[in-house]
Amino acid sequence: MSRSDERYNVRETEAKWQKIWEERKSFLAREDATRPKYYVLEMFPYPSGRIHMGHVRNYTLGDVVARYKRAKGFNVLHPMGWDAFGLPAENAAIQNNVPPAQWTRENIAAMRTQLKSMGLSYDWNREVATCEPDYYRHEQKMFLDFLKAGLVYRKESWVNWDPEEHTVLANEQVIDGRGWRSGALVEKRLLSQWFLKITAYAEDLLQGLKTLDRWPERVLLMQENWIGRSEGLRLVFPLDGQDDSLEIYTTRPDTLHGAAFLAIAANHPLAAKLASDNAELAAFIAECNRMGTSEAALETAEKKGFNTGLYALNPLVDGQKLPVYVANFVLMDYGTGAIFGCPAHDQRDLDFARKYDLPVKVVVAPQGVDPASIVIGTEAYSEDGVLVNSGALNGLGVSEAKARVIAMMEERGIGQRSVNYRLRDWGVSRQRYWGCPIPIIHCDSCGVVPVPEDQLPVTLPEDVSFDKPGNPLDHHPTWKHAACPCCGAPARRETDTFDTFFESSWYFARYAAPQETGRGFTKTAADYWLPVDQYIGGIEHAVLHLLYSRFFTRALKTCGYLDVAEPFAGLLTQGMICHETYKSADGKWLFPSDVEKAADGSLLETGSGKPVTLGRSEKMSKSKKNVVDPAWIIETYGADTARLFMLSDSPPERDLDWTEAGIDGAFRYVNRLWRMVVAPQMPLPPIGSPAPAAFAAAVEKLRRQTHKTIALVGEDLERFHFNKAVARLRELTNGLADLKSDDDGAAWALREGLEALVVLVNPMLPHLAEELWTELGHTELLVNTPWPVADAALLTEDSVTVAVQVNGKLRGTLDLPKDAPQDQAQAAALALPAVASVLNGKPPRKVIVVPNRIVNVVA
RNA sequence: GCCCGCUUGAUGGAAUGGUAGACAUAACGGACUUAAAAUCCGUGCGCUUCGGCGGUGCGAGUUCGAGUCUCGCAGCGGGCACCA
Repeated sequence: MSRSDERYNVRETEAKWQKIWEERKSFLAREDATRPKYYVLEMFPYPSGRIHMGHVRNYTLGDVVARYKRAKGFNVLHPMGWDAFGLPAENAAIQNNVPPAQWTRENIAAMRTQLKSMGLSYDWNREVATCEPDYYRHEQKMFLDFLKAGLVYRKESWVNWDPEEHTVLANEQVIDGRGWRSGALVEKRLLSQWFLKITAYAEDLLQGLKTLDRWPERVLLMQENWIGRSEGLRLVFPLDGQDDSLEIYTTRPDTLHGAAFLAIAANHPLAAKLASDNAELAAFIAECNRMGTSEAALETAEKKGFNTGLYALNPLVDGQKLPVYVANFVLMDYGTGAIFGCPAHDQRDLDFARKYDLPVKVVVAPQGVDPASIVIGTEAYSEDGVLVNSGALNGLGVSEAKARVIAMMEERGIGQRSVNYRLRDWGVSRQRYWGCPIPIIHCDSCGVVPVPEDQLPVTLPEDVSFDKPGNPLDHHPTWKHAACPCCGAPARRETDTFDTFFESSWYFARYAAPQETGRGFTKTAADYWLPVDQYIGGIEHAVLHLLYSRFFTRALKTCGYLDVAEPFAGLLTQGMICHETYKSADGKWLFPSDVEKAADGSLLETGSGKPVTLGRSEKMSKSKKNVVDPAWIIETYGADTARLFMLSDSPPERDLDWTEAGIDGAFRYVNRLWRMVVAPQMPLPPIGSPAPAAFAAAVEKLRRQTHKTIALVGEDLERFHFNKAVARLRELTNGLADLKSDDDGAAWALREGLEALVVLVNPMLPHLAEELWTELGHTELLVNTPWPVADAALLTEDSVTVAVQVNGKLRGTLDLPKDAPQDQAQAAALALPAVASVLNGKPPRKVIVVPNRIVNVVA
C-alpha cells in the first residue's frame, strides 16, 4: 500500500503529541528576566461538568496566541483554573442530593479531561480552583486588609426575598416578579450587608480607561457609561410651612424655571417619616418595594407617584410652590435620592407630568426658534439650546446657564457644584452556602469583629443539608458558633458568603504564584507577570467582571500587594456560538443530533421520521437544545479540526454559526494537508539542501507566495485576524498543490513551501503540525521551533496591476512597473481604448493617479 | 426605558476611502470508480440587445472615487449591578 492510500489517524496522533508535550514539560512557565514575558489568559470557566462550544472557541483563541507568542520568543504564561463557587452547585444539591463540593470537584475532573483532549498549551502546574481553602483563604485576608484600609463598610441594602422558600433570589431567579421555583410574589427586603468602596476609585477607574488602548472601543464605552460621571448641582429646597428641607441632585440646573414638581425615592428617609402616619403612602412604598431590584425593571415600569401633600419652594423662582411626590423611578442610591422634575426637557419627568396633570413649561429652545411656537406633546426636548421663559437666564446657552445657576446657588449657600457617579458601591454579601465565607464574627457585646488573621481560613463546612429552606450555614449544627476574638464569649459567625465575582477579581494574579501559601501571590511574581498582556473572553463580562478586577487591582495596590495600574493590558471579546434551532411536530425543541436530512432536503426527526421545523440560528443554549457537544466533535474529528473550524470564516469578535458542513470542511482540510506532506507530488530534497541558483518563473511565483504568506499570516495573528490567516494558509495550500513542474528548483520550493505551511499552521493545528514536522524529517519539536522570517527580497513585486476608472467607474486595468511615474500611468490609462471611447476625443477635466493602485479619469 | 453592537452572493465571510465578493460552505456539471464515499477539474450576484447596466438593509449627504466617512430610518442581537 502506498502512503497516499493511508489515512490520517487523528486520535492516535493527537494523543501521542499531547503525551510528548506533557513529558517534555513544554508549557511550564518560569520567571526569566532574559526574555520578554507574555501573559495570555482566557476567562476561567465555571465547572458545569462539560465544556461547551463557547469554551472551545475561547480556549482555541487563547491557545493560538500562546503558541504563536512562544514561537516568537516570548516567555509565555498561559494558565487555566476553575471559577468554582456559585449557584448551580446549590441547585444541583437541591435537585440531585449531591453535596456542592463533591459535585464541583467531579465536574472539574471531568472538564479537565475534556480540556486536555483539546491539546491546549496550558501550564497545568498553575491550575487553581476557587472553592478550595488554599485559594479562598487569601481573599479572606484581602477582605480584612481592605477593611483596615477603609475600603469596606456595612450598610442596609435591598434584596429579592422569596417569602415561601425563605431565601434571597438572584435577579435571574425572579421571573415576572415571582420566584422561579416557588412562584411566590417576590418582596424586597432590607438586609445588613458588606460593601466594597469601589466608588472611592470611580474617577481613577474612569481615567484609567484612557490607558487601555488595546481594549475594544465598545467595552471602554460600556465601562464609561457604567461609571456614569455627571456634573451637576446639589440644591436644597425649603419645604413650605415646615422646618425641614429637601436636598436634590440635578444635572440640569439650567431648567430650574421649568420645574413642575419634586420627587423622592420610595426609600428616602422623608418618605419613611411621612409613611409612619399615612397608611396609603405606606402601601405605595410597599408596592414600590415589590418591584424587582434591576434597573431594567425600574425603567420599564409605568411611572407612578404619590402626592405627599407637601410643597417645596423653588429657590430660583420667588413664591413658586412645587408639589412633592414619592416616585417609583427615583433611585435612593443615585445622587441624593431626590430630584426636581422639569417635564419639558426630560422624558421621564414628562411622562410623570402627563399622568398627574402637572404644568409643562418650555425653558430651553433651539437657537433661533420662537419659544411660543414650541409645543411639547409626548416627547421632551432634551437637546442643546438657548434659555427662554427663565428671567435673568434668558438668552444664555444651556452650559452657560448651568454655570450661572450653580454659581448663584453656591453664593446663596443653598447649593454646591457636585460630581456624581452612577457607579454604586459593590455589595459583596450573598445569603448563600456555596461561596467563600466572610471572615467576620458577630458578638452580642463587641459587635462586628473581624476574624484574626491567624485563624484564617474560615473554612466552609462540607457536611451540610439542603433539606430545610434557607442558607444551610444558618442551620448547620456547629459551624456558626465561635468564640468572640475580643472577649471570648460565645458568638456567631457571619453566614453570608462573598459574591463569586470576588474570586474572579484576583485569580489572574494568583496564577503568577499559585503555590504561595503566605499571601495570594508574591509581589515579585505579580510585578513580573502582570498585567495580563492579552485577556480573552465573552462580551457578557464587559462591565462587571472587568470593572471589579480593575477595582481589585487598585485596592490591592493600595494595600501593598502589587504595583501594576491595570490588570488587563489587552482585551479580546469573542462572539457567541450560534446554531439553527429545530422543533418537532408537537412544538418541542430538538437537539441537532436528533434531526436528520431526508433525500429531498427536508428535515426529519431521527427514529420516528416525523417532520421537523427549522428555526433561525440562535445562541447555543440548553433551553433551546441547539447545542453540539464538543466532546463528540473532538472524538469524531479531532481537536485540530474543531480548532480550525473555530478560527475559520468568522472574525473572533463576531458571532459564529456552527454548521455540520463547516466542520466537514475543516476536517477535509486537515486530511488534505496531511496527504500533501505524507505523499507529495514529487520527492522532496533532504533538509538543508542548498537552494538552486535559479528557479523557473512558475516556481519563483510560488516562492513569492510562500514568503508573502509568512509575512501576512504573522500580521494577521498579531491582529487576531485568525479567519484571514486561515484563508491565506488555504491559498498557499492551493498554490503548493498546483505546482506541477518537477525540476530540482520545484522540489526545493515545494519543501520550502510545505515547511512554511506546517510551521505557520502550528498555532492552529498543533497536533497535525508536529506530526508533519516529523514527517518532513525534523527531530526538534515544533513547539520549540521559532517563527519563520520572510525573505524581504521575495516580498516586493516589480509590476503591479492598476485599476483605471472613468468618473469612478472601472473601465479596465493596466500592468505597470512598480512605482511607475505618475505621468506614465496617466498616459497609459488615457491610451486604453475603453477610456478613449468614453472621452470621445475631448481632453479629461482632471486625472487622479494613486501610485500602484488606481487612475481615475474625470471626464 | 437606557446604553452598546451588527446588517455585503444561496451561506460564513474578504476588501489602509481606490478593481466588491479573497478564502471557504452548500449547489450544479465533469473526471476517476462496477458503484458509492473520498479525491481532482470546472461553473458560480442580478439583468442584458453581449456594447453594457444595476448591485454591500433603506433614504439623503461629503468626495475625483463610499461596503468603508456624516446624518436620518428600519430590522436583528447583547448588557442593565444577586447567573457567571
